[in-house]
Amino acid sequence: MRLSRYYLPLLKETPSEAQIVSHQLMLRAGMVRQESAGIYAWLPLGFRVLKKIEQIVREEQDRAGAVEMLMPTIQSAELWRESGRYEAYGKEMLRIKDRADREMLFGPTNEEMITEIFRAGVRSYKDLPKMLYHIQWKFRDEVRPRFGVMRGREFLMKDTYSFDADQEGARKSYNKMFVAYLRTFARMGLTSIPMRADTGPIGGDLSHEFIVLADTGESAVFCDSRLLDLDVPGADTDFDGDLQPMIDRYTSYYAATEEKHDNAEFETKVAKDDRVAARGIEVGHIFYFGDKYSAPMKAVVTGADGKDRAVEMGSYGVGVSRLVGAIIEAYHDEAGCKWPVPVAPFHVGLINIKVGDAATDEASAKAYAALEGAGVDVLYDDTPARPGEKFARMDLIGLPFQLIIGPRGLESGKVEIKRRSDGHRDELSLDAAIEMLKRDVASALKV
RNA sequence: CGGAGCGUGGCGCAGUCUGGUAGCGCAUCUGCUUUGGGAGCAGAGGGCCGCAGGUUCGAAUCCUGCCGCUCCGACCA
Repeated sequence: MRLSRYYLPLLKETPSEAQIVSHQLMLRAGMVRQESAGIYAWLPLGFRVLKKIEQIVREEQDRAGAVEMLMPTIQSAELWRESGRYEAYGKEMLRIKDRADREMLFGPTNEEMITEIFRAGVRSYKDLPKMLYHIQWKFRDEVRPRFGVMRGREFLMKDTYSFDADQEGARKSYNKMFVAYLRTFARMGLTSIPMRADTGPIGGDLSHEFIVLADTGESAVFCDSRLLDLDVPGADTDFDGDLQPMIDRYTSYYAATEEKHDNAEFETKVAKDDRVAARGIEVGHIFYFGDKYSAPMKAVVTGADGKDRAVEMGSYGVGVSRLVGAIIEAYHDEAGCKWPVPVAPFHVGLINIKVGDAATDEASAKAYAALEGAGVDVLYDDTPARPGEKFARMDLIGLPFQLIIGPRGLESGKVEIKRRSDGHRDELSLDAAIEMLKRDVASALKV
């Protein structure tokens, strides 16, 4: 993409309403624009990050055996009366009426709808297990939206629903999502910690929140520092095999959010030097909730004994839009964002220091074509701006690699690669630079 | 939902107390000079001062109502 054609409205000054660094940087880097309290338009740069995160989430869901679909944002109140949640959900649910005065709502979650869809198509225990998911916008009329996309009212969420014939099966589904989540967040460069958690209004009795540590997180959390060093399950994980040992390894260490925290247990189980009391961002949440919805909504299957039983369900959410903010919280410095390659809006920022100079124009065009041709996403700064401004804005938007081509370097046949993560610079020939970028990007994207 | 505050060119703000022709910085446009870390000089454009009433000779400023937004707390992917 040529910057001259792109829409990238950068802000030099920090908007006063933004309190945390991720929100500030998302506004300054032209990623989002607030349209209403807790409601954001995703500008081109932010949208690219959102899409990359979404795709990683999708790939890991598919790998774990979940099947993608898409449910609507608008739902009928009828469904929610069946489960008994229409009244219970309270003012967080945005209620609307259509022209025939029918009561509708903008979905805050989809347990009811998926249960209705499931029961229409499944009759026998032989059809189980099933895991279905979608990635769709939700609306929760939060009392206090804040921190930009971290607590928006409208947000993009991946929600998966599992259906099993019995508790043992449900446990297996739960474990699959547990592992999938560890992998999902790790691929984005995040160290997530599964913590036993409150089940909240969704209900049930087995639940983990996946937390990313950050000073600006909204949850107070307590855990064993050794959790931070555990290996994440590999891409070769057999999701149909026994995942329980993997889960046990993670859950053997103390980790709890404030609501479930037991200080006596914490101090007994965790050595003093390993105790972590910190703040965290909840990026995922998994629940097993049994027949909470399937029983009232009559989602039943006929068992081997010929009797009908309500299916065992679980639901599993990832805050896709929230992750954009969470990743910035984890990867930034004074100058701006520092995107990990897998979620970066572009991999390489190509800076032509002196547009109009025949040599730099030619070298830049060559690099641009070669990298794009190799599947590397390039944002080519082909604008006539001054070098200082180009450097500053490339740092701000935080692409992992900067390829800097200027007349000074070209005199000796050299271009420069700057790595945004640590500021490391290499001077090398154009051809070598292109090869290096292709290689580095490819290796960073390897799953 | 309780408490606090803010709405003034695209962005950040001053002006409001004490009413009298709307200002600053950044950004934008033009010209010249610059050109490897957010340039300099000269000039220019751009505002129903959130909306609606009221008081007044006169309202960004005072009064009333409404709308929007932010922050702190209790709640949540």
